[in-house]
Amino acid sequence: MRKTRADAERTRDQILDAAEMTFFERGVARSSLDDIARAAGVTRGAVYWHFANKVELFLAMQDRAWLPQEDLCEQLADTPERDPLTTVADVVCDMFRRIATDESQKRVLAILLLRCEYTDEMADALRRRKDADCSLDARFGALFAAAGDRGLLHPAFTPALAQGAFRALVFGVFRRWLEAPEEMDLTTQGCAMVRAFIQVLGDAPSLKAASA
Amino acid sequence: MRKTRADAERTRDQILDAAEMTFFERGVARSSLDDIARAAGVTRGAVYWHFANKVELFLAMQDRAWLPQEDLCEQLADTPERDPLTTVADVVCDMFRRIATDESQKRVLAILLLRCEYTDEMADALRRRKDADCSLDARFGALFAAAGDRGLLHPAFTPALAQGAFRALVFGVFRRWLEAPEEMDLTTQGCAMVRAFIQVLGDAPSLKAASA
DNA sequence: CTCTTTACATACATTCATGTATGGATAATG
DNA sequence: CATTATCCATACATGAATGTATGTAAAGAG
Repeated sequence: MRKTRADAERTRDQILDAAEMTFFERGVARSSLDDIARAAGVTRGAVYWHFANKVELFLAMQDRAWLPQEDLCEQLADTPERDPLTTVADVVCDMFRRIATDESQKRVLAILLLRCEYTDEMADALRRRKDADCSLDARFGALFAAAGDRGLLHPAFTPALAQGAFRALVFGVFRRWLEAPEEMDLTTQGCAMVRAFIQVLGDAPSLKAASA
Repeated sequence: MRKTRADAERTRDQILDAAEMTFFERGVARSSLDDIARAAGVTRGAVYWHFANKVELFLAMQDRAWLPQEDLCEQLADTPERDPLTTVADVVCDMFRRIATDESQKRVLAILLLRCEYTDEMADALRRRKDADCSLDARFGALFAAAGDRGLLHPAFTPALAQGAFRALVFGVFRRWLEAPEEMDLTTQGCAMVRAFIQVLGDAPSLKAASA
């Protein structure tokens, strides 16, 4: 039983993996550190050596995964000067595809959205999500505003309304897939919904019949 | 200290009220029965008299409130033979309005969606939600299918796609409001998003330009 | 007016999870 | 090679939550 520091890093990762699985299966609150340690093949001593407590373990697990919001922000950072609406749809569908093929990220997001109660202790975890949401809203806001300026939006939608509805749609689709992956495929049906919505958003009748 | 059976019913309701508040504030998992009893002004003895354990208390709390899905189903049961899309929008917006004005129901739904981890113990609670979802899907499915048959749907959407997107949008809007009620008003902005979406859904260019 | 049942409060036993303290074996360091 | 720091297992102490058992005062039934 000799542990080089590379070994230590590996057990740390094993603990994080075990936390992912255990949180996903039993929920965060009902997962004891002993459950996680056992799943990782170690004892609570190892867990307490690497992490101060369950909350810090949870945060480390969250930090190891990419939040989709951060992912989207990065994608939107270097986007060419194309049609803003198509850009938005492409980026979201691309993210859907990446998440659907990454089991680990899927588990983490399922934990964050379905297996975890956000109380005062979890304030840090929640704040990170909110921050990511906020900066994402800024990027999306700019794109929808650009679409509005160029007259690309259906008159039923102001830019703000379109952004809010789009955000709700994307979240709803994603959450539904997390809840029942067997009933809905994210990359086909999910992307189809997103693209169809973007299409009708840009299908501005005002361009054809100006003031009927 | 004399308790008539009407008094007993009242303390039972007080316990349920206290459970609502406590679950909402601290989350279900972190709420002990002693917390709830204290909040209700009784002891754990009273709680254990009326409810077998925390899960049963939770289920009783859930049963006392109307799930929005059941609410919607009831509304859709006796709807006239109008435009199906407008009917759908009206019913959803009406539900939004009712929930926004009912603090208790808002709390319960926030618990169900944000403050509760669905593990194996909570299978009953989850099943009830799923059942309600299912029968709601059937009703919505019929309406969207009718809209499709009458050529009222934008060609970008099949009936099934429209239904899925609409469901995701409504859920996303609702969830966003629950998470940040101060950033978004359900009855104004939420209804606006729903109505705008329904409007562009029905804005079928195929009727004007048949085969351009 | 008895007697039983209701509707709790109180007290107790037990389990479970946590946090910490300690020990030990090896790796890293000089 | 001696020393120290790392990495983890084991053991212990504590508190919190649960479930149950018991006590009890009043209500309801006859």
